[in-house]
Amino acid sequence: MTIRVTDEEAAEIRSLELFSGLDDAHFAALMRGAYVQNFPPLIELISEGETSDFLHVVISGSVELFASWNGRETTMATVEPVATFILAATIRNAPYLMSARTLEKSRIVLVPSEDVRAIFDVEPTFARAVVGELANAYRRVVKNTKNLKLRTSLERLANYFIYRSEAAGGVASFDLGIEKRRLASYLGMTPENLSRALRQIQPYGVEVEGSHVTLTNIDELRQFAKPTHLIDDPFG
Amino acid sequence: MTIRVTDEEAAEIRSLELFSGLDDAHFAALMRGAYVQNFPPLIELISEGETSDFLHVVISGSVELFASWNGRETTMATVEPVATFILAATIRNAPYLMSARTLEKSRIVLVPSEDVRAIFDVEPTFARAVVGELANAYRRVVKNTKNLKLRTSLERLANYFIYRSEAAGGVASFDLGIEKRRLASYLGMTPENLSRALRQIQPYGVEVEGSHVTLTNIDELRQFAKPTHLIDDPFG
DNA sequence: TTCGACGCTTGACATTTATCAATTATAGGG
DNA sequence: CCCTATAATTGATAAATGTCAAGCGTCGAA
Repeated sequence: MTIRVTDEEAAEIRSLELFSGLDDAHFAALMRGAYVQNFPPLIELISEGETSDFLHVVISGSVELFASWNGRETTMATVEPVATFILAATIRNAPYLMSARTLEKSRIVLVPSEDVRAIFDVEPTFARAVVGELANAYRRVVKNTKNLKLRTSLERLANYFIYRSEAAGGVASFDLGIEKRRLASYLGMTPENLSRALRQIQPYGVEVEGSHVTLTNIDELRQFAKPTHLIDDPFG
Repeated sequence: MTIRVTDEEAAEIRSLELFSGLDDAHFAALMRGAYVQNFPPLIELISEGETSDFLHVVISGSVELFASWNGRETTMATVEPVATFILAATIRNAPYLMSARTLEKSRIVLVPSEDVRAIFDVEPTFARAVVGELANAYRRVVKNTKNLKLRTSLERLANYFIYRSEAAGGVASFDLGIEKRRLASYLGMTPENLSRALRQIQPYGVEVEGSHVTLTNIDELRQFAKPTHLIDDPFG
């Protein structure tokens, strides 16, 4: 069941930095070939190793990027609206390095990779926007690597909580918004160890009740976590 | 002691995919502002957190990219001639996420970041080349993350040896060409553990004598390492 | 040639992390 | 509202990895 992109959705997509500089004609051309699809939860949208047919844009819901090897699996990232994923594979016309599945009921726009590459070739503004997007994506992964190699799992967890608190506007209390087993995988640990880490971190003023987190002593937590924008700022 | 870029060096730089599509005038403009410098071993060229003043091109020697946090340090990559590094920071005009130091006597070309950004803004061909380069860099880091999260240190070592063997043309014998402690750090382990891993891996037909490696049973090693181009191919 | 610095290796031990098994909580479908 | 599937937790144990200390080897400078 595939349908066309509505004007409202097109406007949302257009608001992305990636597309905002594109002139009307080219943007319309992109949207003409694109279509929207609603997916139920836990549908695998793409599988690593496949070649890139579509650039994906998450309009609502959320999508998990994950990777597998030798029977093991790990969460690489979660994509929230409104954002694109697998841009690099689309541009390079290379096989996906990650798989993607919906986490909840999600609305996804599929833009044919060919169209993206075609406009990329003739429209310098778009090419520059793609550079910005890729440079950001690259820097985010580098930070992730530093996080994994330089910190213990407890330190990663502490910094994750600080990040979440700041991302929500500096609040002391927030909902996880992600299953703990997926958070564990994202942070590079097992669910069992996340459970134990949640207790180990209590002395630093972290209270977890179900999926709700309250930071009662952010100063102490920061002192332990030692966050730095060279690792923990997803932009910058 | 800084000097201008020789014609020969300019030709080498030009042969990089990143610059090959650039027209003569713009390339000449880039080289006019650039200069070459010879560095002794173990000189820190850039430090993470600094803002990006130059795009660096390694002409000879080799450069280690590394990152630090809280007194710990890890090797992120080594750059061999002829290649650029810190392109993403240059383009984004953002602080370096990694530090860089020469590993041996090295010849480095420094291209002012401003010049790179200026040409990037007016020259679509160059913008597209930058996209290709960044997409590659991004995919390489994603593979590295998969390597770290999905494999044990012994598996990473095994795959590293297979990669090195293939990169040298499918040979069974090669020199490490990197200090073991740096290899250990790159692979995400301590030097002590690398020493032990080198013995653990012997049953799979790996003989290490000093810095020389001989693979006597590549089939068996591959069976253990389970390499895949979705992790181990630095391109593709 | 000798000396000293430093990288590498080894052993003993500590810590971190994973695995396995069992139990408890939780959320969605009938 | 209950039932059931599945997530989360907990304890016991194992495996992987790191730390510390000592000794060995190698290479370059005096």
